[in-house]
Amino acid sequence: MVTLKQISQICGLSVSTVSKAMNGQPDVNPATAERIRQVARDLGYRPNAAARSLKTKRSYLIGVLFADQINHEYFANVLNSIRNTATDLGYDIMFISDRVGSSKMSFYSHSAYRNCDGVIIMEARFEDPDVVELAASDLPIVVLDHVFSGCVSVMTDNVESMVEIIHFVVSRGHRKIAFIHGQENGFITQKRIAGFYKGCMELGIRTPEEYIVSGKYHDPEASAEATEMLLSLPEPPTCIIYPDDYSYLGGLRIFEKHGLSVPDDISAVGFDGINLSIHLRPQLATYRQDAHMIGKQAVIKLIEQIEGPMKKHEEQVIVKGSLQPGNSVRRIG
Amino acid sequence: MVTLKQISQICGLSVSTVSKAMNGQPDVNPATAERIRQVARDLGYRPNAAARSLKTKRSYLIGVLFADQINHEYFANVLNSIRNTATDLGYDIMFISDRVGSSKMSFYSHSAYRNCDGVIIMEARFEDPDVVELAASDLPIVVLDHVFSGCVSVMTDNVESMVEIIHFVVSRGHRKIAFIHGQENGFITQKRIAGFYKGCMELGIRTPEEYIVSGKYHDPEASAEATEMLLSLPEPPTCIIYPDDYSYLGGLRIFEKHGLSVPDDISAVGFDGINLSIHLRPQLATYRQDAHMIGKQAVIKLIEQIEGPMKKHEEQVIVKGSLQPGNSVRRIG
DNA sequence: TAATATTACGAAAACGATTTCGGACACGGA
DNA sequence: TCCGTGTCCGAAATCGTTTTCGTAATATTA
Repeated sequence: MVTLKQISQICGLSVSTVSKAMNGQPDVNPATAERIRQVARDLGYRPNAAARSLKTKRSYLIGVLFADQINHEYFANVLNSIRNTATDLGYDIMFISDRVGSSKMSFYSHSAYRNCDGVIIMEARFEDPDVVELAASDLPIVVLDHVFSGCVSVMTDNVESMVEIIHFVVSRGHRKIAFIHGQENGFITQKRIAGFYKGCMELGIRTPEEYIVSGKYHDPEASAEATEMLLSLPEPPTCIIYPDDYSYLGGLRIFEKHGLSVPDDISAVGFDGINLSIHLRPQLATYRQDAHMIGKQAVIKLIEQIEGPMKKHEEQVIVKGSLQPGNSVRRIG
Repeated sequence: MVTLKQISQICGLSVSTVSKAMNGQPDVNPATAERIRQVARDLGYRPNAAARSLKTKRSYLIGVLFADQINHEYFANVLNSIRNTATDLGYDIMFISDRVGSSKMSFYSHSAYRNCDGVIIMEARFEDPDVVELAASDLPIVVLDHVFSGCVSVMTDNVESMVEIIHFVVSRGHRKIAFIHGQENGFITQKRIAGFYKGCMELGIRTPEEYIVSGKYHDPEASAEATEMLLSLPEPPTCIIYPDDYSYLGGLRIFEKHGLSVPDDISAVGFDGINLSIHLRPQLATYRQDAHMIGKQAVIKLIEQIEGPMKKHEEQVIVKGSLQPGNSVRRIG
């Protein structure tokens, strides 16, 4: 491993000067600096992150908290965007877990242990005390799909997106619209349910209780069950809105079992706008979340807190998505 | 930040002793050690990874090389397993990129800069000189889905898995079997093509050239094109094997366009065994790669090289998958 | 009892970088 | 000539650990 010391010896200079040259400090003769850098290149020098981090208290590491849904295409896309943006800005990312080996370690401890400059909470059990501790800590934080007081959060406009969906479905002539939503206690679920009601209200649609049923995100099984239930209603809906694109597959299965085809016999809408929705036939109507922008904003807002003048603060960043009409909502009436 | 020094002052002991107590070294009185640990707990002490890594040359950090397919469910599952296993064994994982900020940095340099103890090459352009450099370096490496001389690699048995698929399809009475394969130059593609031929040979099936066409992994568009071509043949196949489950969606689209339904009019097989294949109707016949075991083995084999007596070496670990019959292959004849 | 072994602890160096502060020197203006 | 100013460089401290080696006190053995 090549160190500054070796370079300094070869150049006949002090370590201080070499360090300054490598960091582009002004108080070193340009000619000298160039000579130093040349030697450094020749020797294949690269700084040691640990030493640098130890001294400067900056690791250029962003922690990412990811409970499990890593196989969710939407989250994968966000993660990818986070990674790319972080790299662009000179940061690396690592996963934060709540243990190391067999011993428990809080998320915050873990982040501190690794000297993370900040943490992005992507997907987690937000009521977990460890997550709360992390959010409330002095570490710069950005949360996705949730709001913690004192933290920056980034998400799609979950109310308006649902309103848009309702407007779209109603514009196609539907009046009997059902909504299978994700986990009841979820922050974004609440928003979307609110959006559903708001859309109905704006358009004067009266929706019976039975049309709003509980499902789960990213879980076709749960959607299948809910769909079965909806279809068994004395007056079944003409259109069903699913928690997300992926879980729509569960509904699709039930439609086929009942000999119903989309969109002729039943209409459906998803959420997320993952590629799957495009490759299905008919293409699924959905609300496309801008995963790329969400990931990018998350990193930018985090680094803003790390490097910028305004430290940790509360802010809500809304990233606009877009309705994808697809071909799964029939025009009726 | 609580340091060993602070603890040592409170306990009236030296930093050395405190350090040794925290690390369970034998040359410290058990009672003293317990007292030290108690104080450490009370103060909320946690070691500083940077300082430790600087001194010990061990970071307990595993680098993961991931070019882009992060939204591929199979890779996501492998990554998840890697993460969990690494955490179990006391390691954290971080992504390795080939630049930092705007300046280019080879994968190897990046890994060295971050003091990674080892790197898992999950998905990459294997012919990239930077990837080759990394593989050939002194760093412990585990490669997935590829073989580099001198490195451990972990993968499914791509030959036998295809043979199994052929046997299965033939046992259902098919003789006209087409194979849309992934990128020609790929290592695993070659294996699978070999497996295809081997299976046909064993069963005395003669497959015309036109039945073997080039597609792409995880790309429904490419599969759609290839499917269109196959269906236009004077004598179209009765069963098509796709590069993977996801790209099967492209074929499905073409089937529907032609008014063909699976499996009555045409049979199909995927690869990977991702959840999607289960949620489709009919369920897709596929070969399920054991993503969990592959990720687990990758980490175990890597740590073996890092900590164990046998350093970097060449080895090929084959993880067995399993054929999932699904309902997409019709019984004929 | 004397010699030796063991136990428990500390001093200090080291890991590789950054940063503060001061000094040497050259230069310009008065 | 003298002084102030600016440029360029180095000494040394420091970040938080680990680890080697030495030593004093105690225990064991002959």
